[in-house]
Amino acid sequence: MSLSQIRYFVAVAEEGHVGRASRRLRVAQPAVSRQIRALEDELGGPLFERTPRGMALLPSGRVFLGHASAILAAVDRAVAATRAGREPPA
Amino acid sequence: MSLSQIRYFVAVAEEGHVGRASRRLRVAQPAVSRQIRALEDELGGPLFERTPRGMALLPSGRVFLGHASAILAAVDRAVAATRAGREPPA
DNA sequence: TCGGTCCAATACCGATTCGGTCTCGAGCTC
DNA sequence: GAGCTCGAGACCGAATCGGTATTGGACCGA
Repeated sequence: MSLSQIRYFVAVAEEGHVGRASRRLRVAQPAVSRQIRALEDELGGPLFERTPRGMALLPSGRVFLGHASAILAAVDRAVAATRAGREPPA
Repeated sequence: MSLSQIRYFVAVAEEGHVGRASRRLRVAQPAVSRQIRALEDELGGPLFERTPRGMALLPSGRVFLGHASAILAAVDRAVAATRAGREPPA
């Protein structure tokens, strides 16, 4: 599992489409598709239901989404706090 | 920044030595050294003081360590919670 | 029912990243 | 000064990642 995979997952969950998420992320669609699949493999099962209209979150996907957002927020805080200790905010 | 870098950082911080951490992580010493350096570059400055005896945490390193541990714990919780929704614990 | 349209998934390939081995340079100890 | 310990750099092969091109399935309108 990587932070990129988590970011991709959150984008897909929010957009509801791999293609739309890939545009937001400025990455090609197959790259996002692959990482989502790898994430699902690592977690032992699907997080989305594939529909002709896009990707719908499954219950396990909803569970993971909450944690994923928390992780990304924690990373942002970690960077900001560490940098702040070195470069006092103005 | 990657989760591996965060794991490497925590190991080095706990062990106080790149070499010791690399043995615990089962990877070669230069690999850990490189990732720590890349992490420091990304965060805009050093996290450790290099001493002849090993690596000593700088103040910014101490700040980051707290966040890093929290991130890794959050990842573990995310995996456990997502898996738990699929395979009820016995 | 047949084209057109979306959608994600796959095949294939080149580029980037990552880790391993070997080696060096600095600093301490006796 | 010899030997030891430590992290860092050079170099190389392996694995990962992303991009392009393409496929296959499902829906829609004519």
